[in-house]
Amino acid sequence: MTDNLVIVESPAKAKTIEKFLGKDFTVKSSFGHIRDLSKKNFGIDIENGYQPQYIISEDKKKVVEELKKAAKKASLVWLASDEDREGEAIAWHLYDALELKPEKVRRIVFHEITREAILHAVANPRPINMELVNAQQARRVLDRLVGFELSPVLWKKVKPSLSAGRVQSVAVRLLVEREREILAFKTTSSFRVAALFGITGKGDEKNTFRAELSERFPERSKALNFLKKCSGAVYEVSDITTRPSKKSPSPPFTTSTLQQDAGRKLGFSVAQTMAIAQRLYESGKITYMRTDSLNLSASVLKSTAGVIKSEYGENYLNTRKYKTKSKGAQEAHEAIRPTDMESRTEGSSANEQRLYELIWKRTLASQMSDARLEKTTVTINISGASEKFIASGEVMMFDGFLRVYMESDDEEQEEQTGSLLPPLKTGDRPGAEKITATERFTQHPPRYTEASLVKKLEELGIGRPSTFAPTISTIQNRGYVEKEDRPGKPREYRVIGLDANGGITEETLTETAGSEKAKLFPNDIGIVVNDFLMDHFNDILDYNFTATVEKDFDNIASGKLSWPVMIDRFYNPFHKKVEETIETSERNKGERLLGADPESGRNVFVKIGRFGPMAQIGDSDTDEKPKFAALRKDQRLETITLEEALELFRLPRKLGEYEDKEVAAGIGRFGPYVRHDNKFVSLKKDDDSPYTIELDRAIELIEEKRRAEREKVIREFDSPEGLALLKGRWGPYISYGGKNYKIPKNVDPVELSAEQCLEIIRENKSRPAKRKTAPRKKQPKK
DNA sequence: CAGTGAGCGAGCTTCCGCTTGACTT
Repeated sequence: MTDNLVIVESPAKAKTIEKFLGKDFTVKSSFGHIRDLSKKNFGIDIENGYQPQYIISEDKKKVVEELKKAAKKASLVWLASDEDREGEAIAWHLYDALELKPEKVRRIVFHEITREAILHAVANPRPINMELVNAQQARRVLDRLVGFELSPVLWKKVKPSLSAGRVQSVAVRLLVEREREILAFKTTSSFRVAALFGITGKGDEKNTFRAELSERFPERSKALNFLKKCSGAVYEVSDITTRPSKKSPSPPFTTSTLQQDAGRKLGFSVAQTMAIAQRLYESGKITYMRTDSLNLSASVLKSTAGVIKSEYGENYLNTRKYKTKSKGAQEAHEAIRPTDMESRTEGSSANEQRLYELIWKRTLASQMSDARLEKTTVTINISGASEKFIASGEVMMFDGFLRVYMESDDEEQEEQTGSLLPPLKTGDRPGAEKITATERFTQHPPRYTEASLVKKLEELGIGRPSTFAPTISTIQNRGYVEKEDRPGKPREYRVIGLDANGGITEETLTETAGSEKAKLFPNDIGIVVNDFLMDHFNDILDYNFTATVEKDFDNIASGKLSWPVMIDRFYNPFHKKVEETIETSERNKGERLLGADPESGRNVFVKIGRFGPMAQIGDSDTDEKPKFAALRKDQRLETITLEEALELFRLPRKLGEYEDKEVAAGIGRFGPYVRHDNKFVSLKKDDDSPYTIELDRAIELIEEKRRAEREKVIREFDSPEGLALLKGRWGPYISYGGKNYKIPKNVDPVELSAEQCLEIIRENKSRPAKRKTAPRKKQPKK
């Protein structure tokens, strides 16, 4: 009898595979990597050929112990981690850390979780590929060296606790450069002319259609001139062309395209998409969600074809194989697809169901026929003018995959394409019922969304499916960038109209322009860090840096290059540059002199202070103490004006006294407030402004808050002092000694005695705080 | 939790890529 232990990376995968392999096989999971570089001394012995110092990660000790035990009992251990660089390294780390005997080990790989694939893998074991493992070690060591040498430079030269790395720093660079492009963008306007034509058909019915002028007019006067020429003109159809066109479906989902489409169609953030996909994966509804592969297994191609044939008919079927084109793809899995195409809906929550449906449709559509269209273009001449009107129509001849799925665009399109045209022939003379020239504006390049940034990174070959979402979170958590909505501003535009009787009208209308939803904006600290890194480490921030080192990793993987040699070539000049920068470069606080304060004549400037971007009046080294004020969230060091900076110093404003204590109004981290007796009351957004609020109104708000505080109290105990039952946002809780404690669900808070409260507090405290990584504090402790 | 903006400088922060977990203040 043989006891076989199979080790895969994911527990959900383990469960599925166990079913295929039968009784002789136990399948366990390593939960990803089990070892990593120690954090002490870089975890790398730089003097000794960059020898890595691996340790078993704290949260993996239990896993490794269990695997060790299981391996001892087994006669054969099958290492079945993914067949890519990281997977090969996991296999080797397992081999090493579990102290397995070579004759007891088999390395197997499969690219899809199907019975055939797994049985085939078991029949074809191979040795661990040490060259591939070495490529991973080089990748790991390089990232550690870059991250752990660069970040401390930032601590010294910009601000403590900042971070830099091969991936995150490029992500920030993309955002900073795009923001500067947008700032530098000069909007211009031009007049777009559209006409509504009418023509009488055979049966005397009146048909109308729209056409657009082939050119735009940069100035109002030219547009007006044109309309005047049109007054009383005759229009004649001079040409009609019809040509066929087709649309093809998108390939099945990878991690990045799923994040993009779920963002556009369902409004999910990339983190949300991944969390929901994870649940679908764990319940066995979809295949693995961190993948860059477009491949679909033979069995799913067959079942998909079956669904298409029975639901839509044979002519909707077009079985296709897709090839990955993204740089650095490693194809360890399939594309993201339903495990069972026969199942139309799955998921235990509304969001899971919506995401599942999206995946199902995309998978199905990828195997369907092209949509066939017929595009008609009609050219209309104008008597007395050389410009031409163009009307275009689109007729769907065969809907094909569009029956189930259409990928959305990032840019919201302004004009609706292809409508239906009435029957027309050359020589027809339609009448113009109305012609309008509308002022339109050029648009700055779009800001990135989370998903479009992921798309860009993937195009550059930077980052992996497993890190896209975490990277997006990291750059936000570090304060480099922020996801925000911006309301947009009213903008006037002009419309000139010509009616059927030749009358010309002109009006000015208002639209909202520049509104943004869930876009990524770089913050000042992100901009300053980026500028600093670009100044001193532009080679690391180069968009091709990753692609270049990936070539080296490939050469290591194919045995043409030794990994310590590669690292050495990189590290020597890099480390020199780091030391040089520490020694010679100026501190970079993004300081900018705005001008002189008209009241005192002292310098007014902005810079990044200990608590973020701020404005300052007066230099620090003069006798008179400088004055400080924090920048508002929507202000940037780069763009703030002297006037705007001076405005900041009008707060906090003293309003007067109440109960012998001062009342003042200001704007803090959480918005506008009134302060009294060291207590803060938030101002209501639309009703009050800290710049204008009066004492009477402030007292009203203070009293209102006091009333609310009183109503919060369910019961106050006399002893011990400070023990109280309070009502909060999440229901009743116990407050004691400045801390809050949760009340167990099955307890009625009104009945609690002081004794019972203290008992609950003791229980709460005895529970260990299990959080592995403390949440980052925005403010340093006082 | 919001107001600050400095030090004789303790001790800390940080990377990317695999995985899932246990919290509801």
